[in-house]
Amino acid sequence: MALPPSPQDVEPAAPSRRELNKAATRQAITDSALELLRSKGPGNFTVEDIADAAGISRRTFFNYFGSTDAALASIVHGFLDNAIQQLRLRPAEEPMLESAQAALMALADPKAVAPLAELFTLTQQSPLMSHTELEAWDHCRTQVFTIARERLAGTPGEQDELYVHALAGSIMSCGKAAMEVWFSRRGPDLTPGSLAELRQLLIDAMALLGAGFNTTASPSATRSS
Amino acid sequence: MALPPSPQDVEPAAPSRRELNKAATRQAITDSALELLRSKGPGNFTVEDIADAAGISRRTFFNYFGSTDAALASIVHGFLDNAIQQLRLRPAEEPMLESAQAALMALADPKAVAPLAELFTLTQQSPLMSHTELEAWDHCRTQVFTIARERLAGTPGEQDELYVHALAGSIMSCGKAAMEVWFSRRGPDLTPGSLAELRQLLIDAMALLGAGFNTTASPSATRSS
DNA sequence: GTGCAAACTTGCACGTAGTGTAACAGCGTG
DNA sequence: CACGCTGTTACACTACGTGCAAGTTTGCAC
Repeated sequence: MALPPSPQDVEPAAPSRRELNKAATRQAITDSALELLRSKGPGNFTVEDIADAAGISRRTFFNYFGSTDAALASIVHGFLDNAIQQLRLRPAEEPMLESAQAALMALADPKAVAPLAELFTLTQQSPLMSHTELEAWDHCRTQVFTIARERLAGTPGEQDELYVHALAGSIMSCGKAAMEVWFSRRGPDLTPGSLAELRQLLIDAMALLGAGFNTTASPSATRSS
Repeated sequence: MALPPSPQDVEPAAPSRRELNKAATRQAITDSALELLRSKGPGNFTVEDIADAAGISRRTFFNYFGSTDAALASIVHGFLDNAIQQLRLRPAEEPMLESAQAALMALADPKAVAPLAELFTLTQQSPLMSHTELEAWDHCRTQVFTIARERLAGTPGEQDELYVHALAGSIMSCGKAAMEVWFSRRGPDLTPGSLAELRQLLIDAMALLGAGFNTTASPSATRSS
């Protein structure tokens, strides 16, 4: 491997050297994969290319990821895991839609969306969204489902599975819709104005969902930058 | 191939011999794939197995499908294409949610859901939903998006992309949620009572969406079989 | 029917994906 | 330092997916 001692850290909660090495290798893989995506374009490089660029063997790559797609999708996973984390620390009494909106708002900052935005712009011309990317969103959906089920466990109405499944799926769809619209409008633009528009889109998307898509009475803000 | 003249047909709209042969081969592939899924379980058979069972060469298999997954996902594709077809022949003035509900109701009959139900029961224990299956749902989502956009093209409110994207995604999520709940409750049960429950679930799911998931005022029917 | 062109199937070869295995190197601890 | 544990590496092997150059079937005109 190409990673000597490397004395400087940020996380005070991961002391073990092994943990650090693994994290560093993981990062090196995704970095190399993203770099190759930039330089050669989607589908024009192999696992061996990534392994070479990351300074590891082909076999080791597969100890971390199951495919090139998976390595790139880890960016999406990282973003969505972050969102789940934000969602978990919302108060349980808060309505789900508001929690979701708040959690997403917290992620509308450059540091969080930058990798995602670049990945999207680099892969959007190719066959839509890659397999593994869709899987990442679906995985997040199941997590939202779990959170929603925990929250509604003891509520009066005895909410059934349908409610929770449909709610979780719709929240994901609306969040995804907001990001897609934002990407299609702004591309890789990360200026404050652009991010403000993203936040507004997220608010609007959740509002649409909460209103059952009955916009006949609310022709309000849809663009705000 | 294992398909001589084969004099009997059903479709009077596909005259060409080539078309018939291709359709028959395609069907033979999916049949063989499903049969192998039944007998050997997911992931325990190869493309060559399918090709042998279908009486074609491995190379020809790849002329029809890109992977074993894709061959099996064609079942999902078939179902969803059918749904899109139903959706398209709804009046354009009808609200989208009602159209979606009506289109889905039309598919709650044994002949349409049987293959889907079997596929679900055979693959649900393995890693959730396969890549290609998710892709099929996403492909359907883009079609719903297109239909919704066409409908709302000239409406007063000047609906923007966000509305259409979020709506299409939410409709798909709720339809999928209804089917998932149904499968988890009933498994491969295709009795009239079970199908009635599916229909009720679809109605309920669309109602939830139309009400913005505000069920505080409507503790109405969620199970009806 | 005969001949021809287009469409389809097939076998072959090749590069890549992904996995099992066993030897090897780095880390943590006594 | 030496030992056990964890992670890396090389190697071998099966299966995937595709380009290519045959061979075969179908549609069509004569």
